[in-house]
Amino acid sequence: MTETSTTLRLYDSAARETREFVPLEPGKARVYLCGLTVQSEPHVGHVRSGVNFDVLRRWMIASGYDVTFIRNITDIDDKILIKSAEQGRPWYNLAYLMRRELDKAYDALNVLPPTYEPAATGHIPEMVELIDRLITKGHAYAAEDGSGDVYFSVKSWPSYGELSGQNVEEMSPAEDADPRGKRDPRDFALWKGHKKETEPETAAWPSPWGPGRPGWHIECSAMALKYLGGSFDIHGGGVDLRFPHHENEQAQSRAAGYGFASYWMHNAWITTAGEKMSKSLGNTLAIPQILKRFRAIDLRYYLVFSHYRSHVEFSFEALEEAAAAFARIENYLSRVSSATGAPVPADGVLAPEFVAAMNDDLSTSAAVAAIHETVHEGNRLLGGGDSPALRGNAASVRAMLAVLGLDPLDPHWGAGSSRKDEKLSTAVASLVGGLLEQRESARKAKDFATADAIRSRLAEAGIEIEDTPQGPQWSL
RNA sequence: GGUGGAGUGGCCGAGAGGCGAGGCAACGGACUGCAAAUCCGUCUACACGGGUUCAAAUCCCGUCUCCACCUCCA
Repeated sequence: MTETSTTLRLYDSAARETREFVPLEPGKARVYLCGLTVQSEPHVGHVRSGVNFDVLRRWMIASGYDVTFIRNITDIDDKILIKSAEQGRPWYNLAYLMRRELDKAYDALNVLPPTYEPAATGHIPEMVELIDRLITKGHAYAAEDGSGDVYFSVKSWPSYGELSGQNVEEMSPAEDADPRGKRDPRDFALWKGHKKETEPETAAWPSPWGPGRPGWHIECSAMALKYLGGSFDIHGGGVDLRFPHHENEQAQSRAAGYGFASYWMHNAWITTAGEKMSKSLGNTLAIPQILKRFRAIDLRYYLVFSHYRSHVEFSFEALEEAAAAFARIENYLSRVSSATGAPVPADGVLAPEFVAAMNDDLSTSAAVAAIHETVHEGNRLLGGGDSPALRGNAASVRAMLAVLGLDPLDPHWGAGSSRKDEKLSTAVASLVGGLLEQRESARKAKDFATADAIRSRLAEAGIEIEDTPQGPQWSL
């Protein structure tokens, strides 16, 4: 950190530098995040942006901002139509099912629900209106081939390319691009005319240019403008969206006369075996699959502890390490509550290093390091038994974890357990308790062979024993 | 071809001119009946070759390797 910042500084990928965050309206932050196209099960890569921006949101809330957070759903597009046709189901059914999977994944990872989550298909009139406005202003035109398409005219907007630093003249034109009714191959679709032969009737909406469906880019513009106003603070998404998606969004929104986003933030990729984790790679890293092997809180810790702009090479080994590191923090909190005989309070003070790290473009690695150092200090205090310093330290740890959405005592993480699970844990606790009593008697009688036999039997069942000054503790 | 990013110890992962981030693993010690957990300590790294500087992982030049985007991938 070059300076101890007391205000939030963020890397603005449009300006290509870290800038102090100055909201348009003091005390308020308006954020738009590009959500997903709901066409398949979400994988780790997809939820990374959800988690990264959830951390931004939580930090803004912790810093006193009133945050309006909009994250959209793209529920109509080429791939949804293709996949649903392959599966022999209506496109809206596939989109709905995958949307539910996505909701589950976000919820499992403790991603706060956005202020609102608009879906593209619910905002067709707004998109039509925006396109109409662009045509009136001379920045868009209906295709001349009668296809019913409407295109944005890139040449009509001189600053096209400024967001991504692209020079329009030097861009390589798409080789397989179908120029159809385009005046310039670089023009992009705002409205796609209905293709009667290949697309279902249900995937077409009426418009002044004939039935059709919206282009991808116009969706986000229309929804951002509707819920956040003509000018808002931050627009986020994955790096891949920088061009063309965000470039196009900005061009069409500004061409229509709006200020649009003041800051652009882009999270980096998660790759696996050097390959981009795209939707075409299959679903081995789909969230439901990973959650069969790892706890959601461990996965979230793994996602949070590297910086949002750093490329992450996903591996289960690294995830295991992350889980081990997080266990250290969790163990500390549970040891404190047995030492103090009370739950650790949630209202602790954030360490200054933590605050400085978060303000420095959400340096979560440094923030996590600050938590570990606080835990380390706490473990030392724990040697002296209960004390106000210990309680304060543990409360700090909890408060910092909460900012990252990683407070293990947050009831959210236990919300998935059913009544049956609860009965099961009560039964297990009772059985283990009985065995531990037997083992304690054996230990008192110096019959260590019996004591160790009980311990190894429990270990075989996946239960670990720790002998502490307060008596034996067990965990799964 | 254009644009942007990366290469850090056994591993993960920060930092961005001068005090060894942090974690995981390993090893030694303390504690423990033995463990576990915890504490104390050890392991002094920045792709390569030059250069600037009192001082370079950090700045400059060159080289190598890898990655992303360039019209509908988070």
